[in-house]
Amino acid sequence: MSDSIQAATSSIDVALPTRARLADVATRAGVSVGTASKALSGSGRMRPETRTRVLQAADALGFSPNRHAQNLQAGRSWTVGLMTTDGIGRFSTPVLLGAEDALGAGKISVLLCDTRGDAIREQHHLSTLIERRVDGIIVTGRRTDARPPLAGVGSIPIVYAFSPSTDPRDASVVSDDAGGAGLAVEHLLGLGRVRIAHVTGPAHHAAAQDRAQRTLDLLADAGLAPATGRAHFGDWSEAWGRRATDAVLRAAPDVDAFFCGNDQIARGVADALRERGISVPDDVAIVGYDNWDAMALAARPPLTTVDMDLGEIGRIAALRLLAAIDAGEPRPGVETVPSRLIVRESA
Amino acid sequence: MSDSIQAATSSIDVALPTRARLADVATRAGVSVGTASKALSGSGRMRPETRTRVLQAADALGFSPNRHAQNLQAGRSWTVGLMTTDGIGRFSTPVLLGAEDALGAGKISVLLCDTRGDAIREQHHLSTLIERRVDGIIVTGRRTDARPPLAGVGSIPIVYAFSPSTDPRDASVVSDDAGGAGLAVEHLLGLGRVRIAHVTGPAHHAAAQDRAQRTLDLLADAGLAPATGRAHFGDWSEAWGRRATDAVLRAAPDVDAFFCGNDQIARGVADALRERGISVPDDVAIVGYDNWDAMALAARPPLTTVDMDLGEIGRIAALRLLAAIDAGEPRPGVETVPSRLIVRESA
DNA sequence: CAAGGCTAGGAAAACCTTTGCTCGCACGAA
DNA sequence: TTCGTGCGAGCAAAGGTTTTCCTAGCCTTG
Repeated sequence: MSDSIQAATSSIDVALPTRARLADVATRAGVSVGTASKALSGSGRMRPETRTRVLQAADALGFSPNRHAQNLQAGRSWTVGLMTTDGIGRFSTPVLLGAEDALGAGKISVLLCDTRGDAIREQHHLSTLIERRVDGIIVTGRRTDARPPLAGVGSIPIVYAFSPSTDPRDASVVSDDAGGAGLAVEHLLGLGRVRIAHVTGPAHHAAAQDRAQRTLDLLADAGLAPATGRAHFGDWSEAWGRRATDAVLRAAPDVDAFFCGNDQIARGVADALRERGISVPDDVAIVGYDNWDAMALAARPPLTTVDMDLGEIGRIAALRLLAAIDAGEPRPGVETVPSRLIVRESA
Repeated sequence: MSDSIQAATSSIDVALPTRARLADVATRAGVSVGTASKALSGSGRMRPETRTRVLQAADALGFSPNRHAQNLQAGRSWTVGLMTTDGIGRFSTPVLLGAEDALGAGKISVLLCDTRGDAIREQHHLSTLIERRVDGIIVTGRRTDARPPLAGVGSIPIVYAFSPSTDPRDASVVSDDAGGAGLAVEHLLGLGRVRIAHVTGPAHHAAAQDRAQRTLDLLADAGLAPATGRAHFGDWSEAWGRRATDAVLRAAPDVDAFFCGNDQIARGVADALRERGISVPDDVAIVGYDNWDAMALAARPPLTTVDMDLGEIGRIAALRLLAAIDAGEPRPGVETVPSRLIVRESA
């Protein structure tokens, strides 16, 4: 019955009301369904003539295989979940993009899940991903601080990107914050700066903590102390950068460089210095962090800054996930992605 | 054979090597597969006791239905594609989020496709989405300029968000650029400003064009001309805002307000004015556009600006898509989302 | 007491593709 | 001529769920 309708519509070659199935292709090519499948997938052996006949039939019908059927039969979805815990912020976006890029190349599609930092939403998305039988999950967030691992995922491989898991047995890909700070400090030292101030974000942020620690260590290694004797913790804003500049200039009028925890702070510092008639970089050099174009390029002068290469973090996370999917289990451990120093005019 | 393994493992109640199927649940509850399905879905009629027995069995086994099987049988995927043409930019991100939010509420998952503005990549993603039998597609981009419609999607409903389709028979949801400009101009007029300058982006951007047009129209309606006699087109940068400020002050020293095409330009204007000792908003008021937090809040003073409510655009696009999916065909036409004026200190 | 209706639950088809196995045929060698 | 080999192609099962149709049993009503 449905066959006769099928035959009728295809014989008059009209836009099919229903999408062409493999069976339609097979019929048109005069072969069995199994043979058609093998012809299209390139597996199995058959006369070249048969194969081309099937290919032509598929083409003529605009056949596109039903992935649901393929997935059901294969037991996998060729899909990974991308969970972001904070909307899609300034940090997670490049990570997502890098991951999407690497995965797309591998015939894998990306299911986007935004939890908005809400545990309920996270659990909801998680069960959705499980029902959909995703091949794996990439988890990313807004902060470099470690986050509790996803619970109840069974044996689905997971890779944490940017925000590592608190469980060291999980697979995480993170930025080398200490290394990034190292690049900045070495650069300033190489420029001959010796009175270096460090102004950064909240002390309870791992990013601020890690970068400050390495900064102080490296200065100590060079036989120096920070210009004001300590690191200045505040928030990640321009306003804090401006306020901190006042404090630093008061405590250490001979300061000759600022290394800032992000580009917003750095921009605040640059503004404050300019308004006091202090020349950047002649009198005081500035290095920022994040290489956030809208900030770093618009600052006067444009900022020398540290780029965490977030896209690369996403790409590597995706590659590790792909490997884990093939292997069955993720290789545990934290992998660190080096940062790059982008030199512009401020230092 | 596999049955006996199944029975053995479940009888000793050990973590199953394979995920529980509906058949396992049915066995455990002592009912048939069909009944188990009905019990779980809430359809069909049965004794409450039977239903709870099935529910308990499902729970005990940690059963989660195989969506591939469900989708295959239902012929749909409960998935929509989100195509963005420009990475995930500052504009498309809120749109994506809004859409994801609205869709997630409706049990629909989101497949993320980033074309990076590349037609080949777009075509590739498109065929992937078709194979996966997505229920619909939302297309978004970085600019408000219309874009050519997606070709070859068959009967899959599509809604264009933020960047409308050039084909008016498609369904598009866009920001009311003219209305946004209206809010800004009315606000300035209400403040008693009469010498208003308009500084905006490239003349070949629809956003710049639309906003400038409405600005000039409204000023004319009020019996006014723009302070410099014309709109100033440039680029979307702070540097342009600073340069334009010089030009405007030269041509119209009595200017008492700037309406800027985006917050970056507005911030450039604010900086330039402050550096000349001109007080904002006492001497000159400023209104920006976009309500980009990092810019609008960091400017001195914080910017009064127009918020396009991008999340709402995404949400409405998602709702229209949902309606189109249910109805079979999208209701064609362009829908316009009103903007809001965010009043801060600059005007 | 009998007949009809209602309900709980089961059987099986359908959704579409993949893949291992089998069958048949043709050709070559003994 | 017969047997073996190999290749081309088809058959059928499997993958897991939903849904329609049916059956069997019970209750109600005449």
